[in-house]
Amino acid sequence: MAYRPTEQTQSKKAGTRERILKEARLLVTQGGFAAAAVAQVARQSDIATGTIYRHFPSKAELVAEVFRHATEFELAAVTQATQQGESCRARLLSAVETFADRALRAPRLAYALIAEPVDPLVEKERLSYRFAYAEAFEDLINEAMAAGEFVSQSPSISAAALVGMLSEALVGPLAPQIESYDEQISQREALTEAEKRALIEEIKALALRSVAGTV
Amino acid sequence: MAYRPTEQTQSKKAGTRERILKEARLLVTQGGFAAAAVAQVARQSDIATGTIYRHFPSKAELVAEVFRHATEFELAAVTQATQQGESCRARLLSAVETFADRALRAPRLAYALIAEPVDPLVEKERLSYRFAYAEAFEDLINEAMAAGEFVSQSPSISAAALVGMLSEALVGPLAPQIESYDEQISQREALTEAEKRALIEEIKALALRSVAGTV
DNA sequence: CAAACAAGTGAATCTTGATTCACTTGTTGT
DNA sequence: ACAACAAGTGAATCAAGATTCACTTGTTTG
Repeated sequence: MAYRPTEQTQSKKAGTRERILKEARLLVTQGGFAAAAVAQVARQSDIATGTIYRHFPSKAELVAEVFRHATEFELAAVTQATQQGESCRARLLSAVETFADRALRAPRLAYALIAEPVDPLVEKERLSYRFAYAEAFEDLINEAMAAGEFVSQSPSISAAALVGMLSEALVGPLAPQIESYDEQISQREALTEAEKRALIEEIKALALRSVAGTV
Repeated sequence: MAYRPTEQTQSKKAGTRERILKEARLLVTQGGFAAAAVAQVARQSDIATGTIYRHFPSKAELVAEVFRHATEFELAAVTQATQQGESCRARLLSAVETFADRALRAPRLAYALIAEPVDPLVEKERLSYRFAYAEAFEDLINEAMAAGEFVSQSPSISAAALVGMLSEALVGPLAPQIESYDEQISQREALTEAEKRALIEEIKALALRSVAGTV
C-alpha cells in the first residue's frame, strides 16, 4: 500500500488554509462580512468554492475564525494600553485613545467587529469580543475605585456603557462619518486628520468624566 | 359602465392595511424583525400572502412603516421627558430614565429598533431614529452649556455617545440580560424589578457625569 | 341581473447564497 | 508504473423567504 501525509503536504494544506483566511480577512476589512461570500473568498484565493469546505466546515466557521483573528490584535492593543500610564486616569485615557485611533484607521473593520449584522455563530464571537473589552475597562475601573481615583459606581455597567459610547461615537451609525463603512447607509464627508484628533480628544474627555466623575 | 370606489370600500381597504400593520407590529414587538416574515404576517392577519402586496410594495416598505410607527412613540416619549424638570440636569435625567424604562419594559422591541440586523431600507429608518434621539440630547446639552450647567463639550459627539451608552448598557449584547431579546444569543437570567431600578439609576448617574462633568 | 373593476388568493416562481458530491488531479510509497 | 488516498473542482442542489400572477370573490352602478 502507499501514501502517508508528509510534512510537505501538510504544510501545503496549511498554506491553502492560511490563504483562504487571509483573503477572507482582506474582504472583511474592505467590505465587511457581507463582502465575504464563499464564492468570492474562493475567487480571491484562486481556488474552487468547494475547496473552502475542505478547510472549513461552514462559512460561519470560517467567518468566526476571521473574527477571532481580528479580535486578538484589537483587544491586545487595548488591554496593553490599559497598563500604560501612572494613574488610572491616564491608563483609561490611553485605552480609549488606542481604541479610538484603531477604529478610525480601519473603520470598515471596526464596524464589522462592533456592529455589522451577522449570523449567530459570529454573533457569539462578537459577544465575547465586547465582553473582553468590557472586562478590560471593568478591571481598570475596579482598581481606580479601590484607589479612590474614580467615583463609586457599578464597574460592569460602566464598562458596558463605555464600550457603547466608544462604538457609537466612533463607528456606529451616528459616527461623524469616517471613510465610510457602508456607502448604502451614508455618504457624509470623511474626517480630516485634525478632525479625527479633535474627535478622539472629545471622546477621551467624555469617557473620563463618565467613570472618573471629575475632569 | 359601473363601479366607483366608495367610502365603504375605501375604509375597508384601509382597515385591512391597518390590520396588517398591527399584526406586523405585534410580531416585531414579540420576536423582532426576524419574526415578521411576510407569510407569518399574512397568517396572523387572516389574509393571503399575496394580499400583503396589494397594500405594500415590498416587505421592506411594510417593515419600514412598522419601524416608523414604533419610533414615533418612543421618540415622543423621550423628547417630551426632555422638557420635564427645572434644571437641565433634571431634564437629562428624566430623558435617560424614560429611555431606559421603556427599553427595559419592551426589550425585544428596543433591540429591534436599536440593533437588530435588517435590510438597507429599514436601516435608513434606524439611522434617522438614532439621529432624532441624538438631536434631542444635543439640544439639551447645548442649552445646558449656555446656562453653564454642563462643562464645555461637543454637543453632537456627546449626544451620539449618550445614545451609544444607553443602547449598549440597556439592550446591546452586554446588557445585563433583560427578558431575553434573542434566545440564540444568550440565556442569562432576567432582571428583577429591583435590579432594573438599580440599573437605571446607575445609568442615569453615568450619563449625568459624562455630560455634566459633575454629579 | 350584468358589466366593470377592486380586492383577495395561494401555489408557483424567483432570488441569493451556502452547501454537496461525483469526478479529476496531485502525492506518496512500493 | 501503480495502488491508495488526500486535495481540489465547480456545476448541480438546497434552503428560506420574498415576490408574482392567473384566477376567484366582493362591490358598485346602470
